Amino acid sequence: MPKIVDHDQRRQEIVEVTWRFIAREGIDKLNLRDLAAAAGYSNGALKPYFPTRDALLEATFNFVADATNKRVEANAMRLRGALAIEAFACEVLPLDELRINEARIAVHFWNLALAEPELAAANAATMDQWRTWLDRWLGQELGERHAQATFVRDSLINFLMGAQVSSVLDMAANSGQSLVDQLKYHLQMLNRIK
Amino acid sequence: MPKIVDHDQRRQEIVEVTWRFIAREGIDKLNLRDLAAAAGYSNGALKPYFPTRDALLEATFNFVADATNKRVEANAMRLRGALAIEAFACEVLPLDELRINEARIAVHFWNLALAEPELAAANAATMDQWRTWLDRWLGQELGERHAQATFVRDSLINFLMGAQVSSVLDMAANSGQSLVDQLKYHLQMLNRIK
DNA sequence: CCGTATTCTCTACATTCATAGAATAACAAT
DNA sequence: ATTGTTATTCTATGAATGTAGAGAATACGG
Repeated sequence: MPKIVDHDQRRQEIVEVTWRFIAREGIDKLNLRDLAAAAGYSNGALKPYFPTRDALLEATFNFVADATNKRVEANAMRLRGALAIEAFACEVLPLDELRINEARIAVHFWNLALAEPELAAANAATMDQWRTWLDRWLGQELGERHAQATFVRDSLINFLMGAQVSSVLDMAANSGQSLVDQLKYHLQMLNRIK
Repeated sequence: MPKIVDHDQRRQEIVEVTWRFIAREGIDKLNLRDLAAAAGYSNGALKPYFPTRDALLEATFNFVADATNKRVEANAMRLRGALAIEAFACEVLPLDELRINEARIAVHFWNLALAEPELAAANAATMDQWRTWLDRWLGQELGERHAQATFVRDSLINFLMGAQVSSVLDMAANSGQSLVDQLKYHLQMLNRIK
């Protein structure tokens, strides 16, 4: 009997190599030959695991989104109110090398999503998730049905998305410390509208 | 003597066709043949005006940035304080078809800038401009050297950038009205920290 | 040590596309 | 009209790259 490979695990490995590659080089530089080489294989070896380039990209984006979500679930779900919001935002904000790379991938992803409705839908689903979480935590903090809860929620999300972009494009002007300060300002404003 | 073409004007025309093309189809779909056709020319005709595809893209991005800047200068520069900030933000926020298209281009641009330091530098220069403007207006509104002016400024910029992304990727959840409400919330917070 | 199922390598093919450059057309001045 | 210069078209070339698939390599049960 032949060499046996755990296909799911192999797929996982490939996806991890892919996301690192994209974070480092960008999607435009990603071709299947170089990627296979980076994963330690040769030209056609990835095809059995991902039939097309697009399938691989989609899996990679899902992987990154999942990683963020899992961190949120691990660190924010057990908290309430403003503390939960802070923990959530800290998992999303690009404060360390890992999350900066995730932000880079996110920007690439948004660009692709402009042309592919399926990717845009995947993104919209994540945003829905975020809104649901924030609604709960803002409800705990401000009381249910606070008049401004919706604006606060959406502007916080927009702030987080903008931070992903600016931290990656204009790193000098957007240190982690600066982002944390901005987040604190947002949270402080929460107290003022209570 | 031969047919005379105003090269600058021709370049301008080409850039305008290009930005409309990108807004409609996305950068990935943009190839020089189709673009030339859209501009009413045939295959190689654009080369004398823009030697390479990249040169054309760069000119197009500069054109869009200039357009926004000019609107800001026309509408916000004669105002002061919070009113100026509001006018500025309204020129940047994707509130109508034109600005939604500009947001689309911005997302494409950010994606490219991840791989090309020159484009990132161009973006950083615009962000510097924005910061300078906001510093002035925030100074007028909050008084010079207000302790939180920096956070407010940067978080406002991040909000504006995030709004560009979310309005284009998740249009259903980010109507113009919603964005205006979020902006008003930001401005209202300005009053509270005075 | 052999046979077989699976994995992987490697070459090849098809397509897309930017770019070059020769050929042609358009035009103004003489 | 003729001519010379510029503008534009059109075909060709070469590079990059996704994808396919034959065959080699591999690992494992007998």
